[in-house]
Amino acid sequence: MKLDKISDAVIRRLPLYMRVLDDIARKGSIQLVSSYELGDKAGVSPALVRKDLAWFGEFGKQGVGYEVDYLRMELRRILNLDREHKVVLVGAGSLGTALARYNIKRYNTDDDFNLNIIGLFDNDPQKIGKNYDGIEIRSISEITQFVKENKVKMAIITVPVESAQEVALKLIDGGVGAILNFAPVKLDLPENVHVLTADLTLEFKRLAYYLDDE
Amino acid sequence: MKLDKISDAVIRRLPLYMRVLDDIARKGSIQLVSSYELGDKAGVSPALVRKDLAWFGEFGKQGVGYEVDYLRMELRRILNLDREHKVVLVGAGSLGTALARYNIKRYNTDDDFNLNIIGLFDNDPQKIGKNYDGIEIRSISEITQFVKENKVKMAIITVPVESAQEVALKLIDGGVGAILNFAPVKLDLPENVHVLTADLTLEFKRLAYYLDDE
DNA sequence: TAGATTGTTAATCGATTAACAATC
DNA sequence: TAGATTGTTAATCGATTAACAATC
Repeated sequence: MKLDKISDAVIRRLPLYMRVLDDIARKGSIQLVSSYELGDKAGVSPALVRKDLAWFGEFGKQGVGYEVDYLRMELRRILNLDREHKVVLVGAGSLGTALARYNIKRYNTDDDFNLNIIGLFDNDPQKIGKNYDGIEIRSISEITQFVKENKVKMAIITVPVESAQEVALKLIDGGVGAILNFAPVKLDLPENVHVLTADLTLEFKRLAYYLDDE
Repeated sequence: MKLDKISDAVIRRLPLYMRVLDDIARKGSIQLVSSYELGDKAGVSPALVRKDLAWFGEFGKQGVGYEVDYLRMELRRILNLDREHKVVLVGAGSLGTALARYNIKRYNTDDDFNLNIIGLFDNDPQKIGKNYDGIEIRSISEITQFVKENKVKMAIITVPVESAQEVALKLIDGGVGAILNFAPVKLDLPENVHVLTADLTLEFKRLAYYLDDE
């Protein structure tokens, strides 16, 4: 199905559509949704909704709209959410552990996305060997092997800036293909690795721009 | 200076340039940087670097490049980073407190950005009145007044999905103009309010897409 | 059937890149 | 001066929107 390379802009919107569909499904009753309603709730124009979906197939019925449950299932499949994703988290500081607890656990209660943190890593000898919510904290030196053995493809980095690049290389060495990086540094990695920067400093600086004339 | 409306795409890159300039400045020695080097380190083409900067003035010298310290100062001014920004954080759960501690405090050690969390808010009676890192946790019912009195313009929301919209409206009522929202929901707010969604579920779902053929 | 809405093509809009005269 | 690099204009590229025939 992925014959043409589909642009990042399109992929970025698919989870947005999923969120809207999930909301509708949760509310029950409504089984059909038009590109107008879907677009409105996702903050996207109806034409763009249709165009985005059309990249992957014909999911709607002319004159009728899209069947909510069917479209959800198709999007789940397209985004690979219909299988488990094993994740390791590197940097068991307060942010890392908060993410491990608050976010990930939470996501799994929605059973629409099976994200599973199977490893925690840190360099602090005081933390290594300890348990966190049932997951053992391991030394960063073991990452590559662990990731390789467990076929982990996703990782979250919450280590300090200085070690982020090094950690990323170890992860990739073990086969990781997607990284969510919280360290405020641009990681220099091979093109086939997908890095997503969650650098909150950048976001705040950007927001500050818009506050001038108030 | 903000005569033309400058596009979001441009603004998004400015903090990236700042980060590179900060790095260079920290390393000392080098006082000049070309659009080639700056672009390379920021992951942007040289032509685009020059075009972005040209929106705001003529900061470079032909045949020479840009003076690092001068450009930093100009960008700081453009992004309004040359003054204090008061922030409130709503939702004193593990993610909220981790952000308060790990991120924000940390940013302020770089003295290039004066982000100051002056208020924490939660609805849990057990938490209200307690101190966190010297900041009192207050009831969400007091937000609007607090924000108004202290002229707070920025806020971080880490409350559960159900209350995010309501909290956002209270903040705006008090004069907040920029919100960093961690709740996985699209906030429906006036156009003049700048909302930045840090919905990690969306990001993970997006990343999952790229993991299929491995 | 009549009304509604899809999927898709063509038109538009905006952002990035290429190119180069100006000039340090 | 000769070499380098800016600021800027024109060309290109890509993404979004408008429009509409197809059809449920």
